[in-house]
Amino acid sequence: MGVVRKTKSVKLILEAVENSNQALSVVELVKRFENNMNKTTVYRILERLEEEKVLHSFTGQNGLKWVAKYQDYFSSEKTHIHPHFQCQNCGKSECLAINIPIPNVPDYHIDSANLILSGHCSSCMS
Amino acid sequence: MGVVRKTKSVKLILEAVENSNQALSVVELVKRFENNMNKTTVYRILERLEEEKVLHSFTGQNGLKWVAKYQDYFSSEKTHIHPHFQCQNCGKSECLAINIPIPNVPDYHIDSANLILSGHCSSCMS
DNA sequence: TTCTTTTTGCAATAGTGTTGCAAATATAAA
DNA sequence: TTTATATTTGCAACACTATTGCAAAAAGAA
Repeated sequence: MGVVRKTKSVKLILEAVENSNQALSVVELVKRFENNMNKTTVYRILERLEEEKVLHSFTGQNGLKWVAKYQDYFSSEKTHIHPHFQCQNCGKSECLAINIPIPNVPDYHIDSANLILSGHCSSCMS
Repeated sequence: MGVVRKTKSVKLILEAVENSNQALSVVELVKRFENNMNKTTVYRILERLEEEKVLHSFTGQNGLKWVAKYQDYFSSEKTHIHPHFQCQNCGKSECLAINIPIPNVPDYHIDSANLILSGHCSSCMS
């Protein structure tokens, strides 16, 4: 249960995720590997790798799915999250290495949080 | 330019938004008014009302669009945002009346932020 | 009422993501 | 190495949200 076999497709995706300091748009990954594997396969591999905590995913500003490699220090505390930044100009997205406390809300039990910051990255600032 | 005419459809949507303390799922609105207007019309009216700052919209945890009435105190400061809460059990969503500072990130210019908190509302806590 | 602009419905379309199933592949066991 | 089993893949079809173009309808100003 939960076994991830090291197929060619898995290796390709793994390589892409691990060699990137940025977050990767799933749409982008599907396009990048359209000659190597079916889009269904991309989605399914990402799903498995997320279960294995090799990567984590989040929903971007526009509602699209992004993934990024799992980094331990990001998740050390369950009371904090790291935000994701999305550049409105070049579209790049990345995990920010800062810890944001999940706000405490009376009468609510918070399980997870997703903070997306949109703006301009250093390369795209005029 | 930017005139919003008070058509029957506009009135219905306005009424729905203003009488609700919760955020409204756009999918939900399309269903609710399927006998009154076309789904295209729902999207277009919401777009206009957002431009007029009658409401604001955000992307929920699942990537779907939600709207809620615009409330002045939510946006008094440009350095802060209010989070949106989404119940994983009953699906309800609402604006939380708390102010979260938008984190300051060196080398990035942040224009907007979207914080979604997921969990269980008071009615759905066991 | 007439004229102009805005709004709407409709049908088609784009795009992301999912499902079922049979065939192919990886891995463990013999 | 071969065999057996469980996992993975491709494919095609589909579900669903959201958008577009255009002609007809409606709103509001003159």
